[in-house]
Amino acid sequence: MQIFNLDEAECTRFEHACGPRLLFGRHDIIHEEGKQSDSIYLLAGGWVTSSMLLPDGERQIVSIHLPGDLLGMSGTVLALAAETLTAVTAVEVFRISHIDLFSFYREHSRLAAALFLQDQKQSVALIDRLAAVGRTSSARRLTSLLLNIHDRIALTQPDNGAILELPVTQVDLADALGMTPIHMNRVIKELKAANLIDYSRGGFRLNDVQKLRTFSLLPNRNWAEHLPT
Amino acid sequence: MQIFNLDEAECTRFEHACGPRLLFGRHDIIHEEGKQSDSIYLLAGGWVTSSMLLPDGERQIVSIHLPGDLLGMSGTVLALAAETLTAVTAVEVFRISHIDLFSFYREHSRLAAALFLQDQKQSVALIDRLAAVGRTSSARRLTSLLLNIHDRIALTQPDNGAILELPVTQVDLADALGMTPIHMNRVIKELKAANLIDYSRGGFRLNDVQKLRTFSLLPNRNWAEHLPT
DNA sequence: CGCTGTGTTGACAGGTCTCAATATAAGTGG
DNA sequence: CCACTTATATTGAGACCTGTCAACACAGCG
Repeated sequence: MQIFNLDEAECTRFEHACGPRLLFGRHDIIHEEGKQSDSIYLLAGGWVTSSMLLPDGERQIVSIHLPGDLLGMSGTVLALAAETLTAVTAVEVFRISHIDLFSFYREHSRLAAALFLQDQKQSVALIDRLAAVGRTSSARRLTSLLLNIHDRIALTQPDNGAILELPVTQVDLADALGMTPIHMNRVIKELKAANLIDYSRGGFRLNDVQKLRTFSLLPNRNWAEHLPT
Repeated sequence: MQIFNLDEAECTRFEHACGPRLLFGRHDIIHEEGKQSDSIYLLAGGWVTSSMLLPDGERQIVSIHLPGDLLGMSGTVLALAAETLTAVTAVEVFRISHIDLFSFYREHSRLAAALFLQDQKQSVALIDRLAAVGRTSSARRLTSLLLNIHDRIALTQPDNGAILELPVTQVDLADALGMTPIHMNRVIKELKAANLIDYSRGGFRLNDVQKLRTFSLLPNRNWAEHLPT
């Protein structure tokens, strides 16, 4: 398995340090907020959401994770986990205990740095979504999220074009973007009417990525080269 | 200077690695989004905002930083900085180049880990604010932010009680919480009328922290012990 | 085949925004 | 120290976006 931009020997070390692969099915809870956590996860396959539940029953989806993402990083500094990790599809993860994570810091500094940088990329996505939710209309919010996921997939599957398979419900999208599922449905209809996207259960089609990106008001993020030695 | 939970020798190493202290005045821009960045900053004194500007002129304040915070971390993975760092008061920072940051990974692993954990704490605050902005009313949003800042100050000044000196404008608060300054003003008035807070230019008074916390819908975050091992 | 989750649509209510005006405080230059 | 300018705060009226409530259609699944 290729992990970030590490060389083969480092990947081997990494896999050696990880616990066995864990498998989950759709709707399985990988970890629940409010409970103690002693490990993080590297998502190897499938889709996972991380979400927060509020006392009034509202749910905020914090991130929609794809393979390569690190899960549960906030647990490294919290007594009780802040996020619930839910498998959206069949899922495969590597579990990495906090102990191992910090042993990387002592013994495999490039590995530790690679994990830090991956986590930092996820923070950028969080910043962008905060800006989208805080300062843009519902239609722009959806556009931002679709583009973000599209861009992340494109990093590993550049030929994927404008088809965007998204195994999440409209309720999930609404919970990620701070609106009601009813309004989410109307926004999809509106963007469809403007011929900017197509939608069908489980996926979108982005009809004009450039136009969508301008509309979204958020920039395309270019990652810097990694691991300045 | 005490840095995180490092011992004295580590702090000395750290200060040795840093460039000289930099000073800024109110409204000075420490770093601007869209430009290249080759360093992060440790905020040693004063208040700093990190913000994103959207093409339509809207501004999202991503974080309001207090001493001890790391600034510009997203720049470690980006070709162009995503956030503008603005001094809200007179400010003192330590500049740490990305090169030095990664040399910590190779040579001072505990230092690298400490920086990672501090950054992770700031991510938790971001997650909480996303939940607040996405899923709670404007009055609850303001309450969450005030409590977050209150709690962070209380870590170093436990005797501070309910007085909250906040050298930011209502415009800033509105930009941090995804609303208009006009509505921000109304929310303050509303919470004041409910006798939950007092307000005067430059500061709040939290009249009943417990009641405010329940009202905010967000939990109080307890940090885990650091640096396992 | 019924059940449950998901998607879709309509009418209406409500929170927040926009526009406009004024008040107050802070900053600047004489 | 005062007069002027600018930034910040405050208030009102109306519009608009999004939420709420209700009903129904459709799909997947046991």
